[in-house]
Amino acid sequence: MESPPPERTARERLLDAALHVVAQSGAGNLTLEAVAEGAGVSKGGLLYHFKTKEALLQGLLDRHMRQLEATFTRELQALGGGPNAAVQAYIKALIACENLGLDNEGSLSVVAAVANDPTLLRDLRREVQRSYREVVAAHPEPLRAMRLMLAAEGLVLMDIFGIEVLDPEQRSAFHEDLLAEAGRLRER
Amino acid sequence: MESPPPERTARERLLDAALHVVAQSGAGNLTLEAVAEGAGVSKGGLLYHFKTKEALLQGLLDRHMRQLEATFTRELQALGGGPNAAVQAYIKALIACENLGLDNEGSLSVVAAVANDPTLLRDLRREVQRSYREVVAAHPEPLRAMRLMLAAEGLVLMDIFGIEVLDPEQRSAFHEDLLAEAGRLRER
DNA sequence: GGTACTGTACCGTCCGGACGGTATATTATT
DNA sequence: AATAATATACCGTCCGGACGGTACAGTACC
Repeated sequence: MESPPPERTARERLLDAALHVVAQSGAGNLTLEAVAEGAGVSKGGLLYHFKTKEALLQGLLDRHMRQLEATFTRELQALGGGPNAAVQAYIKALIACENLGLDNEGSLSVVAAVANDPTLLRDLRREVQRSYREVVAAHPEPLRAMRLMLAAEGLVLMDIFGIEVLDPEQRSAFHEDLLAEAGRLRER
Repeated sequence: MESPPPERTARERLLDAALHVVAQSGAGNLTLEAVAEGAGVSKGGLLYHFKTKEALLQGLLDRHMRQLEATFTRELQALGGGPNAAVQAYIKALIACENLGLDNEGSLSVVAAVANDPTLLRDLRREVQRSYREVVAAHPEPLRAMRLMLAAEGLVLMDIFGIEVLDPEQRSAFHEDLLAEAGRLRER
């Protein structure tokens, strides 16, 4: 009796709107009113879904972490496992997360959080460190593997700051190169 | 009656204090009062040096850019020039900038700016893009060179978010590795 | 006495969040 | 089946506090 996929939940729309505001006005100017308006909801409506501003930011981070995690495991499974596959999956997850929305949806959450309350990042920190340890420490060429992962990370983060060191074609070439290089690492 | 070098100017102390606040409370909670107090100065004193908050942020960015630029040219000169030397100098500049103060002085400026008013980054963007183009586009192995530079950048930016994927010894090993790798690139 | 700088007192605005109200949907009771 | 009770989703208003910025009265050295 309802079209399940086309109908985004208000909660989801609010998170999108929040990221939009951050991208447009800066993470420090993230206000509840702006978010509410962007989602076509009143301020009271917003506060129904997220009791406090902190809860909104936490929601942003949670969604980001879930997406990252999901993409990673999906890609890893698709690649069949192995040390190099893990590196590739991690890179793919980063890239995918970045291209989800118009304005670099994923990692903007991190900026929003760090701007308003750095302590919110505790969970994310733990998670990311765990990922790195799992992927890198188990790899026979840890330094080279980490180099590739950090390069992908660097590109994403530069994007967040609007610093485009590569135009679109160069970007995808670079991505391909990263993935190919990850495939060429010594596996044992 | 004054020791010339140990006496930092009030202006300088204010910029330091601003970064300290950002590191501690998040870029969004950067207030003039907090900065003034951190620098041991009254609010009026701060506003004498920086007419507006935007001016303060601009000051932060300017100093960061100057430091980056200075370290880069210094290192480049020390290394004697050449495509690989440029890559190495860039990486060294990034690392040096990061280790200037206790809390990752350099790149925190960027976060502070992007949080309060993203348009402030225009100059920085131009500068960074120019650097990349100069260093990378002129290099016979552009993709690999960029990979190394972005890896360094990624590590720095992760640090800003407090995500430490490497403990101190591993870090310096990683830095050494990056620089060594940059030295091994094909030069023509 | 001028220049460089400090300290205080204050104003207008904006924001987070609390609160009470409303309308619809779901469930329970009889 | 009708009614009552409860839950869900949202709206509009208001307030206290914080923040950026202004004004001005110093102070200290040259």
